[in-house]
Amino acid sequence: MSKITLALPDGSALEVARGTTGLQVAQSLGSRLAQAAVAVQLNGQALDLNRPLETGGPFAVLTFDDEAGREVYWHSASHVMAAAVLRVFPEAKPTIGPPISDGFYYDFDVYRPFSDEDLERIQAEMNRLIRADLPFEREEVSREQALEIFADNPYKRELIEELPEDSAISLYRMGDFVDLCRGPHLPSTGRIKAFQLTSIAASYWRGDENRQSLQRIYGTAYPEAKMLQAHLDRLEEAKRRDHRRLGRELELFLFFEEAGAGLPYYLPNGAMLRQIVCDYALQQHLRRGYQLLRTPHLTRADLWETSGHAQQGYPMYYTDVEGVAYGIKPMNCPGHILLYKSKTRSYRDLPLRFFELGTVYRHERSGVLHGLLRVRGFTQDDAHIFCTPEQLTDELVGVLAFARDILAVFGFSDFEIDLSTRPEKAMGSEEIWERATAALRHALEVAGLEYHVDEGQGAFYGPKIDIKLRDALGRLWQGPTIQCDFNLPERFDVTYIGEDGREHRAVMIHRVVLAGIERFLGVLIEHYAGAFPVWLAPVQARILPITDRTLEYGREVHRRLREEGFRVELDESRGTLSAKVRDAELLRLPYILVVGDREAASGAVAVRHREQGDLGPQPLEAFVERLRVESQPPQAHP
RNA sequence: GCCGACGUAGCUCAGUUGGCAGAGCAGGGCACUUGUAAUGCCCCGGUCGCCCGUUCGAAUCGGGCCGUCGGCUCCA
Repeated sequence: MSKITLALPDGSALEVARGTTGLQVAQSLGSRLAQAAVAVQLNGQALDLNRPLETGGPFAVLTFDDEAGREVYWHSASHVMAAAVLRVFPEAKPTIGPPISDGFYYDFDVYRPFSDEDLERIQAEMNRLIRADLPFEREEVSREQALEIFADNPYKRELIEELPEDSAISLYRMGDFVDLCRGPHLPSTGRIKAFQLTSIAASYWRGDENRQSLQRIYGTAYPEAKMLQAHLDRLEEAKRRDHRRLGRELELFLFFEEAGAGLPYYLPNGAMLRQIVCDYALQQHLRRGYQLLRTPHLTRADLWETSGHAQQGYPMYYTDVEGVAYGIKPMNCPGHILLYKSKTRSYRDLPLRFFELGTVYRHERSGVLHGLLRVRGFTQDDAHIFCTPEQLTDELVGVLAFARDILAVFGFSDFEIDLSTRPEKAMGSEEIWERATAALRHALEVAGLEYHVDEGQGAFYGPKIDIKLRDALGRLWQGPTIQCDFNLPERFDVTYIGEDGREHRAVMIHRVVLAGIERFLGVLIEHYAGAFPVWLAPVQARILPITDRTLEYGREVHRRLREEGFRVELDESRGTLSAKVRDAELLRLPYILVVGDREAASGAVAVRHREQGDLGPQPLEAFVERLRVESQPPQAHP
């Protein structure tokens, strides 16, 4: 019998007989590992546990702790769900059902939308399938056989027809359910210990809105009930800190049906928070050599012809002014370009960094609006850097460092970075794109940042770097975007006079750090769950006089703190101290200052800290000092 | 924009075999003058999202629109 050699993750080598199954190898490595195993990986390819190993190579046992292992687990769960759906809706046509970041879904073509009651019936069927502990069985068939098996499912047939001519087509059978599937799968349905169908939604076949509308069911599954519970708790926590809910509870912002969708109105607390963020952003930009600009919201529509936005069908708003077409700006770039071009620029002037807290409006489709995270009117901390081609890389490196520093100040230090390359609908030559992409790549490498290449996802005018922020709950949010642009400088004829006395084409970088201020606030609210650090808190302290006797002293404290520039409130309401403390706690204020007869007599305040609770009385001036220190933003490394 | 669900007081939500619209919290008044997460009593508050239709009669049934939510798609 011939042998094969497996290279294990710990660096050791294991020799086994050819045809040994992955499960047997796992058992030889340890019974606990074998129990936890969901599949194995050989030469980078995931295989069923009962699949005989035919070749040697790098080998690993996959468990639920591995991303690839979770995918196998969730993919199997999606098959179980599809099987259950077919039992409840025999005429439903399954399409695709992949694992996703925290579970799985399956899309069906079905004659009517699923309801919540359907979900319960499907879950009950799933439980039956799991209790029956049905094995997943792999078989390989010819294209003709596959087309025959899925004769009544045009979706599967479409997928089969797209598979390469010579490839073996694999099917997985589980009870009387057969699905076209590359695999691998769990050995049997009984391995799914805890699952939950989480929601019903609509989708389109292949994500194309012109094709068949499908019904999607989302679910998740875990090998232990307590892991499922932890996941459901996370969802609950996410709901609890949803910025739309906190926006109302903390009186930050509102939307009005009568005023229009996607247009936020800020209440005093929200407007203050927004201002603090904007002031900080401006100050940081000035420190890094940016110059402040201001451009109008409305411009002649011609400008958007020159920029190419109009031809691209960019979703902007147009209006008519005395017979002349105007557009509300969806971007700040053309305005910055006009100001750049307002005089002849020398190479000595470059790089020129123009910054604006620029408010833009875009006609986002009604279905995509989402609280502050997706709105129709928003303000960007937008800047355009005009530089020479030689300066490009240094500027990009500087922007990356800037972004990282600023985000750290707001409590974000975990990122995922995408480099997006040329999309199909692109302007400019391949060569120009190549150059820009190479510069971004180089900047990322110089900055020592890990990134992932997102082919074809660039803007129509240039490639870009997208930085996604991971928040306190581990969720990712769109953050800074850095775009290289060789196209607008051409279209607007943006030049500088070089050392040689001749005119040269300038290079342009578009970049936002906080990106949309609205979106950033939404993310910030969820990240901090509304409990903002002192430097950001719209109200830093609330003063609670215990009785009318100390109201006047409370006013004195209020006046004193306000004079120092602190954001403080005085609670003049009547009622018990407990009730006032509760009101203030619900607003997640960093400090509550209780003033009663004892404090009034000694010029003190009794300090209650949001996290640490009652800190006892201290002299007012001591508290002023404390607040002065804590009101400073954390230091960014300049 | 598309698919589905939803829209009742400022907020959270009850309320239909079609027959005068409810609660808690919030708000106002009064009493209480209180030491760290809800003092008590009383009161105010609703074109039941908007428009059209069906009906003797519509919060309830039908249609259209607006908005919100979950997705698709898109995106800062």
